[in-house]
Amino acid sequence: MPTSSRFAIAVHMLTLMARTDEECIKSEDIARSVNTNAVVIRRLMCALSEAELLVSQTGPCGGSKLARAPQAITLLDIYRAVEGGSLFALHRQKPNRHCTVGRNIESVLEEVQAQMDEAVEGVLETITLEKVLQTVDPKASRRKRKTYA
Amino acid sequence: MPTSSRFAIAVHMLTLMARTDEECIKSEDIARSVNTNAVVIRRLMCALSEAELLVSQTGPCGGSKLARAPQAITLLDIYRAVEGGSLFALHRQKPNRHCTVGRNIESVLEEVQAQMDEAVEGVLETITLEKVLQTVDPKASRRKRKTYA
DNA sequence: CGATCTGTAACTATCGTAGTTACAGATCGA
DNA sequence: TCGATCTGTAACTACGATAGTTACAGATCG
Repeated sequence: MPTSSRFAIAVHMLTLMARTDEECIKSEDIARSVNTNAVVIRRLMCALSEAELLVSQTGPCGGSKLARAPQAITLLDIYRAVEGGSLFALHRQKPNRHCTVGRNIESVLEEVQAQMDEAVEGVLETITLEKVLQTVDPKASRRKRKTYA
Repeated sequence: MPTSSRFAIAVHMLTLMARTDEECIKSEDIARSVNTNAVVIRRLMCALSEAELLVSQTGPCGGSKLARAPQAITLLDIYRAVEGGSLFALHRQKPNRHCTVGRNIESVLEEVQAQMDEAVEGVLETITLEKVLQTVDPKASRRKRKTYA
């Protein structure tokens, strides 16, 4: 599993958009809240856009907004969009094929990986962006409920 | 979460020891099966020794063996011994405190981390080293059962 | 047409992993 | 007691991933 803060930043970004739906937010503004460079934000915007979690627009009054309601976006959607691989790495060099353990250990570890991934995904798919916003900014969450109702 | 193969190698190491219990295995021999340098193995041996999963001995006829039966060692024990941190990283720079989202997002993400960790640990604690050996080398597993019986 | 955005390339700094050499210290057998 | 054989560990290197930065092309709107 990579040591990246992409997932954390992506959740942060989308939470900002969930708070001010319809209205586009500029990468500069997001960068200020996240406390990083705007290009880092735009790179993640690309990934999140490809996953159809947000839509972007160039030009003046451009920026990004959610592609769908925050109730319909789970943390699993976000995780998959920005964080590729598995939770731990297998051997770098292939183990020794002349050893029984070396020959068979990798497939066992792949099975373990699969079970771990499944467990994590089970957690992430139960948490929606709406729930995150509710915890982070309850007032904005209530305001928004009218919009989508 | 760091992109390390320590967990994979540690499971490999201990599986080798589970196969030939009582008898000590040298770091050189383990390194040959894992296909890496002996020092890498010894570094992990230290961590696994501190976690009381194996015991080492210096000198001729030295090496390492399991500290207890493979039925009594779970993958969670191994994971905790060699893989420190969490499954994803939070923000590097602290988010902007002047923004409501920036101020509150981290505690939400920490809660998510905790839930993910718990889910993964739930999986790992159900898999014993004995079960791994059984899959990797069923013959040795049957042979050993006599020893511990 | 010009201002304002995104999208993206290119470069850099930093860090974690692990591969390597080298050696101190423990231990055993002759 | 000496020498061979292990572990334990320090020190250094190589490599890859992350993300911070500058720069600019291209889209879009007034």
